[in-house]
Amino acid sequence: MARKAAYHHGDLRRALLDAALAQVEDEGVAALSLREVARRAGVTHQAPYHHFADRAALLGALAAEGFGLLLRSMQTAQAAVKSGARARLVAAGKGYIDFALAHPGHFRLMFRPELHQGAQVPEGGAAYQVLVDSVAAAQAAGEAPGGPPGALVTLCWSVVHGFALLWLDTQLSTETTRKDAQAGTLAMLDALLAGAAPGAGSGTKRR
Amino acid sequence: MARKAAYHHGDLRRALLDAALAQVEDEGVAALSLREVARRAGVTHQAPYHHFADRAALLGALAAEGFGLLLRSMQTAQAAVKSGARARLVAAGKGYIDFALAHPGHFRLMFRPELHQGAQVPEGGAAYQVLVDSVAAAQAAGEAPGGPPGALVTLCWSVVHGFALLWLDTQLSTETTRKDAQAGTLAMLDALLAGAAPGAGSGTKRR
DNA sequence: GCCGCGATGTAGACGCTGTCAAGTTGGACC
DNA sequence: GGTCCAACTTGACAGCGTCTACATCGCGGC
Repeated sequence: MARKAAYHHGDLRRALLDAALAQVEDEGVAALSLREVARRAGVTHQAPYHHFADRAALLGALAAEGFGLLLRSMQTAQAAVKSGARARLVAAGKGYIDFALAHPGHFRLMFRPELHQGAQVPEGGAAYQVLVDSVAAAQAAGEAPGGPPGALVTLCWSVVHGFALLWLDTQLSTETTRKDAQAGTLAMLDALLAGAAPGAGSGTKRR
Repeated sequence: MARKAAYHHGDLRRALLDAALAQVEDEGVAALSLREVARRAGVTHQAPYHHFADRAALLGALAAEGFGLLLRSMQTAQAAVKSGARARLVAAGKGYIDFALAHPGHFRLMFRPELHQGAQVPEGGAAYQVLVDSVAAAQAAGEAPGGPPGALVTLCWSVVHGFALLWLDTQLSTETTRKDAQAGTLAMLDALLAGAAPGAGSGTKRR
């Protein structure tokens, strides 16, 4: 509920977050300064300190919102899939990568804990839980290999997280288009999970 | 060749790189300032500018050295394995993760291109080539699944890159020890590659 | 042998940053 | 209508990267 603000400015906290996010997305988090954010919001350089303890607190709030968006992106991608348990797992990964590539600055910020000293984010846990549940469901359905679920969760997370950052931070880009690379990687992951699954299970897509 | 320096200071360029690396490792790259580096090296705040055009150039040189170390770590890990082609591929991944977890600040810096504007690094290409060759060898030996080699390369790279960064940047750490998590993830990767391989191939380790 | 000159390092300044301290404004409530 | 406190402003400080100008060291040509 909150119902704060609407004093002088209207909702400065929101305006600051929006301005900061815009700056993070087009200049990168390293180039973000509180004074520039304040300037964009049309207030003095000290006004932000009435809403955020310091720079890290603002970035922490931004990161928290990011995890909410990440969770929704994963859920949206999963909702588009009805078929199998493994397909839903792969779809969650697609949602993860979609978000990361659509909001590079935001995504990178979220995984830079030194910038927002340990801002705890429940949505982060929720997004992780989506992954854990999807892996468990795929294993239960015999559509993914057995073995320790934790290791499989970590591997799937590593694949999508690593792919997103490699695409954003390296010259990987030169090879193909983004959509092709993403689809190719996810199809390979699907095939590996299918191939090593206890049940037979044909790969969902094979060309 | 080279044989520069040894004028006033001895080898200030080397000293600056060492000081910067030390600071990156214990404070993080965000906390690195040229002035502090100069202070550690015992020179004035302007001296570094005779060896590096600006902050980005120093970080670029540091990143370049990092890729050399990464390459060596991968080669060392591979050299310890004689057996199969897939085992050598997994070993390269182990070397990758080993380096990342042993030198977190250095590793993160290497994959933050906005900090060292496009400093081109041949060692980076060489490390990538090790991966490409290992994947090709494993496929040729029938110890890894077929399909487009590019997709498999990207997936393997994503796994180790993603794992390293997740381990460093999230609270993943709470679950198990580093060695266990790393070994578990690599074993799972090995099993997936084995399970989906055209040839039979039993997983190297299964418990 | 010495001398000039470029490579190396110093000194000071500028505008930028994050943050601390103190003053001002204006809506909400009694 | 008066009071209070959150929201915001103003001003200051140290530290940062980088620019310009100056000092010093030692090698190569005469």
